Amino acid sequence: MSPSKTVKPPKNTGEVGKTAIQVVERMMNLLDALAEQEESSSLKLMAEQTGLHPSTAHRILNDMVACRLVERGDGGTYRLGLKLLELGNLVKARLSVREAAQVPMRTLHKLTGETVNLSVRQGDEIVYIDRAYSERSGMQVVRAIGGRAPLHLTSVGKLFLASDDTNQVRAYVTRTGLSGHTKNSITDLHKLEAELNQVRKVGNSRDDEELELGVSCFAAAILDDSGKLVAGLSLSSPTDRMQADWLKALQETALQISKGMGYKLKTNEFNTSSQAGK
Amino acid sequence: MSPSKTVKPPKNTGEVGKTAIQVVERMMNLLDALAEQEESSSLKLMAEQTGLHPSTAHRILNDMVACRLVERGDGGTYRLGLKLLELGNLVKARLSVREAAQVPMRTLHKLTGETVNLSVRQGDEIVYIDRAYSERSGMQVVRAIGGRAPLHLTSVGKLFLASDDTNQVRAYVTRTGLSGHTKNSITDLHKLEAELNQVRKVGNSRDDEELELGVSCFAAAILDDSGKLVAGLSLSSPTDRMQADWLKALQETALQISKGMGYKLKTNEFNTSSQAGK
DNA sequence: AATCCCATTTCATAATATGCAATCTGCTAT
DNA sequence: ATAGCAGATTGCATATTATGAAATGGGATT
Repeated sequence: MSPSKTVKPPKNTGEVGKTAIQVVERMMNLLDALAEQEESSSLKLMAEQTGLHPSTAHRILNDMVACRLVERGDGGTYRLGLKLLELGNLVKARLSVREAAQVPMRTLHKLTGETVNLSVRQGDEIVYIDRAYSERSGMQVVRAIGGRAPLHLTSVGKLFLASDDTNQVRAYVTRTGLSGHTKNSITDLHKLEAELNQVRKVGNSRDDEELELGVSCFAAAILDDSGKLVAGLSLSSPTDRMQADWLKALQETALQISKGMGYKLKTNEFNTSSQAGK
Repeated sequence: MSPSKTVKPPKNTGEVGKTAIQVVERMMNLLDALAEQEESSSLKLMAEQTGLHPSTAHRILNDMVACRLVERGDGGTYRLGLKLLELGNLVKARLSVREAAQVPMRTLHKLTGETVNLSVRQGDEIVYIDRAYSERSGMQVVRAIGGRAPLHLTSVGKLFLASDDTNQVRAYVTRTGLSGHTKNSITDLHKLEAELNQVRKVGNSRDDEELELGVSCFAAAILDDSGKLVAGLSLSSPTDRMQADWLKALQETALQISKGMGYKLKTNEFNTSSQAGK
């Protein structure tokens, strides 16, 4: 196709990584575009959002419909398909921490009234895999399941960083550049190392409006039978509602979940020799 | 590429529909293969299962990793990725019936001790979108969320068929051929029409070991504010444990959910003029 | 240390997905 | 009712893209 006519804008939202196969990337861009839409959207809109030729978008979407990744709504519109629910549930079932955490998380939520999050590390980010919160009532800190955040800006992320050794932490800093989100964010290696030492000492961590202004978090580690850090439990709340004595309850809940994972308490500290998914 | 060398076996598991774009179909076959694996599996295994050249499988999988549809486990193995959890959750959030049904379903489950399923129609099948059941204890009838079954072999499916008119039902029979699963399955148009008339009369339906031997179900309709049939609530149990008086509780629960969806009861019958997704 | 097995990368090639343009479909306005 | 329009769909020639074979690299196991 003549590259002379119109130069296509890359239109890469940054959501998907660089792929070798063009179609895979285009598919994902379509899925992401659908994910952003509240309602189901038309072909024209999809083509615009992704920068694809309508014809191309149509063919790819149609194929995804055949695979049930996408389904058609009224008036020939597209929306995410039930196959995603199916596959998502398989992923969910794999996360054994989730099961062990379910009930204790709910209990902790009832005690505090604030949102309780369960997250794991993936590369240089933490991923929220489950939560306990109330549908009703006023202000709530809610993170999307599957959502991500940088390690150094979150309470759970700090737990994972604290389980790395000095070299690994420095490598993380080099890779990511420690970008900040708020004025409280830690963007300096020395400050981060001091913070991590503190975390190692007390066995828990906090986020003092470092990811989002007005939101504070506590976090405690969840360890498996081999003492490896597998997940973090965090309590998120508007700063002015946060109560210091919740920390104790949080730690007890995390310990309870760890026990449910087969963890036998010998030492109060968590093992520092866990290699995170590279 | 010379089509003379070796004739590639189609290796289509029948899971994915015919697609115009080769890569999309191959991607889905890989995802399905991963979904079937209990553990995360190696490249070699994936290539074998899908009939793809290892090189090709590698490239596609790698791209899916970049998009987080797939992730890498220990030893360079592949498994379903957390992006699926994220997208699956978006789909889940869209199903407003689910929210309205959550609490009532759990209550009904506690009363009966048996599995309660929530399902919707999609084409010629019903899809399970949520459930309430106990983790513990003996025999349980459990269907996978996102799993499907033919309309005429399930209690909820019969509700949906009963909301179609005679012509639509006949078209369904022509399309699907009314294949049976057990000796109790209804595979005859006249029997089906008689059954559907009965359903329309009493306002609920049952499955008498028609999908799976030893398993019986009751179902009741969930209607939205416009009186349209949007979902079905079913109670599944081993036949010898099934109790007739649960039907009343099931119907009350379904009505309660319908009210939660904005349904105002005027007539006890459900609207027969709903067009199902074509 | 040597071998084996599998994952990964390279590269020429042919099959594949693409964009254009034409057709079709459903809806609005006259 | 009918014309007109906007968007969805399909056919087709073409260039681009994904492909498989083979070579390379990496990690275990003997």
